[in-house]
Amino acid sequence: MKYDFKSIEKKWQDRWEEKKIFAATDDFSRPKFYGLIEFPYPSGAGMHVGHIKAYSGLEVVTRKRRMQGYNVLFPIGFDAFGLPTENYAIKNGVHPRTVTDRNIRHFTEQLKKVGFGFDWDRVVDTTDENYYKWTQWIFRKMFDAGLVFRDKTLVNYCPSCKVVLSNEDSQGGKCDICHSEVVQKSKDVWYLRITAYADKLLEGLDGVDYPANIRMQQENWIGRSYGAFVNFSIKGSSEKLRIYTTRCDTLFGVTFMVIAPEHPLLDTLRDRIENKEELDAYKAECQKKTEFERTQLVKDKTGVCIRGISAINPVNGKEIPIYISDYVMMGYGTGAIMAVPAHDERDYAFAKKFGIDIIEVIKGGDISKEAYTGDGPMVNSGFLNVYENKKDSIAAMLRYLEEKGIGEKGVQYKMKDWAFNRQRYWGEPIPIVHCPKCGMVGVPYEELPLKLPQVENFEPGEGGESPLAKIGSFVNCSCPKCGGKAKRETDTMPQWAGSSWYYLRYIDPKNDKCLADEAKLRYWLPVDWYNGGMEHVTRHLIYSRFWHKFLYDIGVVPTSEPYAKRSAQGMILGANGVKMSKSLGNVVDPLDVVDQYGADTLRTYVLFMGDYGAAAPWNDSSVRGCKRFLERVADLPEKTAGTGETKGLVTSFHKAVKKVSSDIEEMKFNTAIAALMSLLNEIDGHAGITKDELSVFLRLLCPFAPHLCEEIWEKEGFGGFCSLAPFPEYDEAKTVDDEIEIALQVCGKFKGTVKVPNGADRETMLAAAKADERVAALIDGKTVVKEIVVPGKLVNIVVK
RNA sequence: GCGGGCAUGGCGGAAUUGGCAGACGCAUAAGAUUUAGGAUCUUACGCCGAUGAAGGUGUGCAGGUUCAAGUCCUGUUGCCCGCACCA
Repeated sequence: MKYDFKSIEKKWQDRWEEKKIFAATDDFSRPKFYGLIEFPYPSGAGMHVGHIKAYSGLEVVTRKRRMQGYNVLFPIGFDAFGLPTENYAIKNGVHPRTVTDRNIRHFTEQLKKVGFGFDWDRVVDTTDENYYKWTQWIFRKMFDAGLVFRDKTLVNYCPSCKVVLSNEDSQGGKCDICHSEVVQKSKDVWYLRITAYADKLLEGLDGVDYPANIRMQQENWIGRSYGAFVNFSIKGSSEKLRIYTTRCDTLFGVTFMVIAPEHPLLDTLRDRIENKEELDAYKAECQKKTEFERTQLVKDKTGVCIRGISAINPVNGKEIPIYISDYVMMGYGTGAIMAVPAHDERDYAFAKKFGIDIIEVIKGGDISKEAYTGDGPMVNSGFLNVYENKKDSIAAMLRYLEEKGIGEKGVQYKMKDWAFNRQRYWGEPIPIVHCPKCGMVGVPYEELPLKLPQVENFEPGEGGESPLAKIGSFVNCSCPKCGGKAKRETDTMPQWAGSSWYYLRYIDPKNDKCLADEAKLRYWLPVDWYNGGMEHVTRHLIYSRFWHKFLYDIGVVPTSEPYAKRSAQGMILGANGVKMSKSLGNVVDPLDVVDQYGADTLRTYVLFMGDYGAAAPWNDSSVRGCKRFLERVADLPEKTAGTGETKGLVTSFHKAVKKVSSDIEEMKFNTAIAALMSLLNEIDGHAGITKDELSVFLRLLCPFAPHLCEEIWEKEGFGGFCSLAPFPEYDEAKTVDDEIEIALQVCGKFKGTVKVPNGADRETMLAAAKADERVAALIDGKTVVKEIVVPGKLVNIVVK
């Protein structure tokens, strides 16, 4: 058959769409499978080959499930709010709505050309009013639950994008959107209290099937630590200096305290401080430093001693100096630490530099050389001296602190509350009203969606306020509570809002009564398998788990976790082995590949190129190799005759069915395709195959190259859609040959192979081995020390 | 610094979990076919063995366990990713 992929692909894409064969039904009696891929941000650049790989994995899994009779939900949508669209709109003088609609159309067209089996009736668009109505609804529920608050603190601010960023969005001190340097700025912003869910987010990981590295990254990001809070008195003052420590057992070794440059103590005790100017200068210097500079100077500690005040060690009454230094962060713990130079590397470096005493309280190291951070018996520690290890002495100290009322057990998290706002136009308006009398009041549920007003100018204000602030008709409103004059909040929600719950909307995308029908949620949840990128592990994946857990707590969703299983695809690199980028000119446009080789070749190639989870470079020649394979498949009907099984190919087929089935489940698509190639090679070595075997072959290949398989399926008159035909099953008994080849070894060295009947016993195998002339020659005249026989595998004869 | 991962031909990568290393594909070479280019087909293809065979050797490096190690253990080097002064 001539492989005219262009007309074949168009024909089947049209038929699938016409017959809606990929539409999920709400027939709750059938077993369901919900496969989810991370919906794209519809950028103007269109699809990237990375999208193809990201979707092809679950595309194959869901196609297999569909053929296995599951009611499959494999939806697609668009995460369309965000800065790139808005910036494009500003630059080109077009409304972001127009840009978004155009981009979504473009993406849709492209996705359809690849032949993905998405359910196109359930498309969601996060910028649609009927969608963001429910994003705002969830926000309102969180507001009611006390999970939304405003706080004036130091925030991550991107001067280029002119927005406040969350911690997750400024990892490594770089803006996640434009990659420029983030600065710290004091600003009054919205937060979602994600830390209230820190324990639940950690514990929920036990009940889900996530790869170990993803789990670990989330655990580290949440960063729970157990320790103690201790209150130090300030000499001659009623003020206390509260610190957090994980090593309260070393309290007797404290020789100084350090507070962050932004610590409030500097203000409250300002009158008593003798060197205000020096401290102010240091503080100003710290604020000038970028995140990058601060991390570069890890070894070289700086700081200033606060003169005029000192602290009292609550366990021994010793007077100790207080320093300010930027190695203590205001954002973690209490922004103040007790320093134990003998047993902490940072404190040690600081003490050495400033000539502070170093008192050993744990035996085991040499503190004249370096800090000892290991375990050991206590010394110089009063009542703790009787304890031999950390565990016991911490427990004893905690008891002491609580008895004396000078401290208590505590937990800390590295994760911070989610700075939830953008001072920009193209996002969900935050449904809050500021009333001079009532304070912050939520927009009533029945008034949702709170629509984005039409504006002429999307430019953010220089002072970092949202363009919405300039729209009087939007800002000025009446208070929903008292009816008096009030002003609307003008910040919008960040990029991650809409994507935090989109998988729920797919379940019931047109519902106008609630975010999704309860019975449907019960049937479809949780998502059975979610595939996406590693870059979302500490962003979207953690945010959406948080929202889901909240919705679970208020009874909206029936499961405590959204995703039962998570996997991640590896990146496709440029042909030169580095990340694809426009500036390097190594970008591959997937639609060019579709044009030149066809969608089936593209789909097969992205899965064949290597381990699905690993990065691999693009290779044009290998793409042609996949095309060649499909061309040979197209010729298969010419070699087909009769029915039943072909002698000599029976086990090959059963083995292939087994291999392809299990490989798909393990996302080992490369070896699944290799198995089909091998099978085809074997078929070509034979005179031909039967129609029954062709049917098996097509159904195995169909999830990978569905257009070609449908075409042959139809031509051969198998009836119906290949995509809906039952996935082949294998007979375990037929996956083994009657006669098997075993390895022969002498003294562990491979000498050759010999054929024995399958299931041959030890004696038969040994006899066969000894009958082999190479083996016979080598053992002749020697003493046999040992004979090892592994059934079905090998015979090893050890001689002396 | 901490945490996780990886290391196999010229290249991408396989290896039933301790049992014939290099499946499958690419590239390359020779031959066939073709007016030519391309396409296709056949054969070869880890390295050493000056050629062929016999043989030897081989999974970053050094040891070890075992009849048998890419796989397990100890040490070591290099690379990648994540977090990073987290008290």
